[in-house]
Amino acid sequence: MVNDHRELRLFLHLAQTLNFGRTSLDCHVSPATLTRTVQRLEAGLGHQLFDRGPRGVSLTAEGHRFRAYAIEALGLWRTYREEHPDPAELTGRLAVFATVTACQALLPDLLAPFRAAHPQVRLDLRTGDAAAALARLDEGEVDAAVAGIPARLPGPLVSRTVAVTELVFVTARDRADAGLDGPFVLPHRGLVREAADRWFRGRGVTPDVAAEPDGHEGLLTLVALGCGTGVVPRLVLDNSAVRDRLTVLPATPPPEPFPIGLCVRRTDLRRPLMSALWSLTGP
Amino acid sequence: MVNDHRELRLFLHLAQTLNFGRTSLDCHVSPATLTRTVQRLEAGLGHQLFDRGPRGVSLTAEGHRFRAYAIEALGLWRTYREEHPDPAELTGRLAVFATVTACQALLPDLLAPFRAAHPQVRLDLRTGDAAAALARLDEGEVDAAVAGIPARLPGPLVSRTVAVTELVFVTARDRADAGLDGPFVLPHRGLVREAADRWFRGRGVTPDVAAEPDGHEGLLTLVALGCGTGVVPRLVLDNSAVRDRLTVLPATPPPEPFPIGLCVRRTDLRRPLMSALWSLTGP
DNA sequence: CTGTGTCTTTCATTTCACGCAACACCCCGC
DNA sequence: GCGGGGTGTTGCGTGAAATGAAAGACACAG
Repeated sequence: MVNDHRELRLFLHLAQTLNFGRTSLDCHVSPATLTRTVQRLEAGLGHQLFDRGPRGVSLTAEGHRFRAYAIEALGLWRTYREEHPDPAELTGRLAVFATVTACQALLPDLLAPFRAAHPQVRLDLRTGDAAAALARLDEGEVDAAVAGIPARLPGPLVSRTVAVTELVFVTARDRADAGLDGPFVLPHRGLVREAADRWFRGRGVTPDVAAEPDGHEGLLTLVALGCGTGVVPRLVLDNSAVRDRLTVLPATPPPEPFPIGLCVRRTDLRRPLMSALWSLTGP
Repeated sequence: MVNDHRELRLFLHLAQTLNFGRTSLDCHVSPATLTRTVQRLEAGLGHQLFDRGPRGVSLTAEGHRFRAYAIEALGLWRTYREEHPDPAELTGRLAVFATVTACQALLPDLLAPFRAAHPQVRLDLRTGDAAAALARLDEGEVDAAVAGIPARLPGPLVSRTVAVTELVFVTARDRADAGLDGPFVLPHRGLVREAADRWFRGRGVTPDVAAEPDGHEGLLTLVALGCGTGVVPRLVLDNSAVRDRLTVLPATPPPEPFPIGLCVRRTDLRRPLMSALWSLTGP
């Protein structure tokens, strides 16, 4: 039932973009799947739908006719569904994991459209260490996570960047003259630590690490106490309760920007609720 | 694509018969599949479509509305397909196996509607021993077989009875007074032999077997030569070249009727051509 | 309480769709 | 000519989904 309409949707999107890669990205399917979906359609119909030229893709005559059919069929379906919606699609429960900072700084704006569209959905918000986000997601404890996303995700997860913040060096206001030599307070592990390590390595120095706390918030507390210079995403600094006692140290080159993403299990994108979350938090 | 329409077709058929068993038989799916297809539909829509009472099944209000949608959607699809038929569905090649007798007596009438509907399809007709029919089918040498069908088919095959003939005892006209005691000419193996054996066992006698030829036609020749009393489907007798020299001996109780079926591989029923053959040879 | 006609569930099997990765192809700039 | 980025496609292993056979639940009749 629904499956068939997914094929039609893919076809229609492709008929508009005339670009396999683009449709593949927009519709969250691998290029292979898209190719074979179209091949299945063409085989089932017994007609070529697209001309694949080296200059790109174009609709064949049959493709145009089938497009008309697909639009009509999908419209019929949409009409039916509007009049007889699935009551289950508008309710349910969604568990979202976010770091404390993401909670404060990003979630309100990020989730507002979804919240407005589906007010009956109960949102469970879990917070914790950024490093735990993906594990919680993978284990099925939560349905979505907002956190720094590593370049290589575990297989079954997909993510989309929802914000980019820079990494900044920060120290206690009364130690601002210490510069970038003094002892450092670095996260024990995680993406920020890796970025910091890369930055030091790029300058050919080995930092003097004075402390390695677990979370960004705790890190800032140590920095405010004068334990050393810290590295955090600016977003964390801006939302810190101790930001008045801290100051940013300019660094050249500046550390790499730090992307924060919304991450979900790929298979969940088929669930209507998750699909809605994904598209309503998108661009 | 096509899959979805199969679901709609099943639903519409069931909405008309209001009987799972009947629809299951007519549409060549197991009851389990039908049940779950409907369950899938209902789950996908989020609405009950049928009320299952002990007294039978009835459409719910949602069921009626969905039925209207299904009819419309299927009509849209049929219209599209009529205007843009799959050229591959009308051509191709079909290998049919049949016993000599089935060829002569049944195939013309059986295949006429199919032939009329798909004149471009090339029909390859293979003949041979009835016992070989299922083997040829299973090995993929032929696409369909017309022959006596055992009660238990090999897993991947399905059959439908297309004719029923009685088994008759037959002897040479000039030995008609020999009765049912004389020596017998029985097929060496196969369904007729099994039925004959059961008949003898039911009467508690052990037949005096004078010959065990391989095919029914050869058997009749031996009988005509006076070698003994034979057992054959009446259909074979009626189409025999030597029938003028033979006579039927009444037997009580008469041997069990002998069903002749059209048999195909189950998976082939999805191929449009085979599906057409199946439905056009049906009731 | 067995038999009969329903529809559903359990289970093992097969089939199918998917993503990943490798591939083929083309065009472009040097 | 020859890498390099950008197309779309194919080989392959895996995991989910659909299937049929058979057993099960349930109501009802004799």
